[in-house]
Amino acid sequence: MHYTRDNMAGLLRSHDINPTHQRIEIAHALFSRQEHLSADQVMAIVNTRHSETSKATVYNTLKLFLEKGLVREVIVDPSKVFFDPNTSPHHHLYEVDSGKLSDIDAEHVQISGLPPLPPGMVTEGIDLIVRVRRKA
Amino acid sequence: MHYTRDNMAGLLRSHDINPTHQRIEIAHALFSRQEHLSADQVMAIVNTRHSETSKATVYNTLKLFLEKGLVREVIVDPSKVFFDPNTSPHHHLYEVDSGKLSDIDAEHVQISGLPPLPPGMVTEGIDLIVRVRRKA
DNA sequence: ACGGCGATCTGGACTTTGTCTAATATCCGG
DNA sequence: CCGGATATTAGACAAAGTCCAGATCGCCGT
Ligand SMILES: [Mn+2]
Ligand SMILES: [Mn+2]
Ligand SMILES: [Zn+2]
Ligand SMILES: [Zn+2]
Repeated sequence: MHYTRDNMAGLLRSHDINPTHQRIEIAHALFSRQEHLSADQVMAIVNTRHSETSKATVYNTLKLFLEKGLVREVIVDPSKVFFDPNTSPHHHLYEVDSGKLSDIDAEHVQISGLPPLPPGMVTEGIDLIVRVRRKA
Repeated sequence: MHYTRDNMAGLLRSHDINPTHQRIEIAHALFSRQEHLSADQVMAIVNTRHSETSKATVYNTLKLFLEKGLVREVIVDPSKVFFDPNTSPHHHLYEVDSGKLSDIDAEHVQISGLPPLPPGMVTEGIDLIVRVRRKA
């Protein structure tokens, strides 16, 4: 499957998001690359040729995508949030030195023995992050 | 075991940290409470009576504690880092609404099926965060 | 006690990430 | 084409964290 700008409108609509020029560009940045991007990186990508999209719109749009379940947030670096076009359940491998973030398929990973949740609470998600660094 | 200011000097020394007035106060804030605190919270606690410790020192000291393995960092909220006096392997439960962060003993939790690490890499840590919220 | 000196602490400027607002522009149904 | 709702924008603002040059501290030898 190939993510073109043309598919983006449909993808957005299917998530109840009104497709606009800026939203299509931002979705395209994330989905065509299938990478974890920070708001800053999205901004840079979208504005490579000539300035097209403001900072406010980049942040507004990413938050909207998040609310609508189109992307997921990955909190792994204290200095910035990553946005993840992969919303299927999966985990992350974080290379501390380089800042590289990659996916770990959840299919074969088993987590067991977690204690019961506090009453009246529901799980919103389980984040598993394997932090690695270059061997000394 | 009770953490008094008097114990702190020994604890610091045992981690190769020169105990100073400010470092003792900051360590005491964390260890006497046994809670996850942000830099801001540490600052507030240490300066309750009268201003004693500067922002720069709070940040420098927490970073020093981190390097020396006296505390651990928990990255769970995009807007601030928490410092954790509990350095034994354990996981975290994060209540998204309230921001409350609590420990999950690692003893009974089993994680299996993780893929092999990329060559030349070693695991620095595995962070498991259970994100929960109040039932609708 | 005194002077010296490395280690530590400090105020405040600065940077980065993210939020907010009020004005403008765009879109769309009638 | 009009009018209202929706979306975008510049730029001011806020919060967390970093940095630096100068002041201070605590200890040692005299
Ligand atoms: Mn364009
Ligand atoms: Mn004091
Ligand atoms: Zn991912
Ligand atoms: Zn903890």
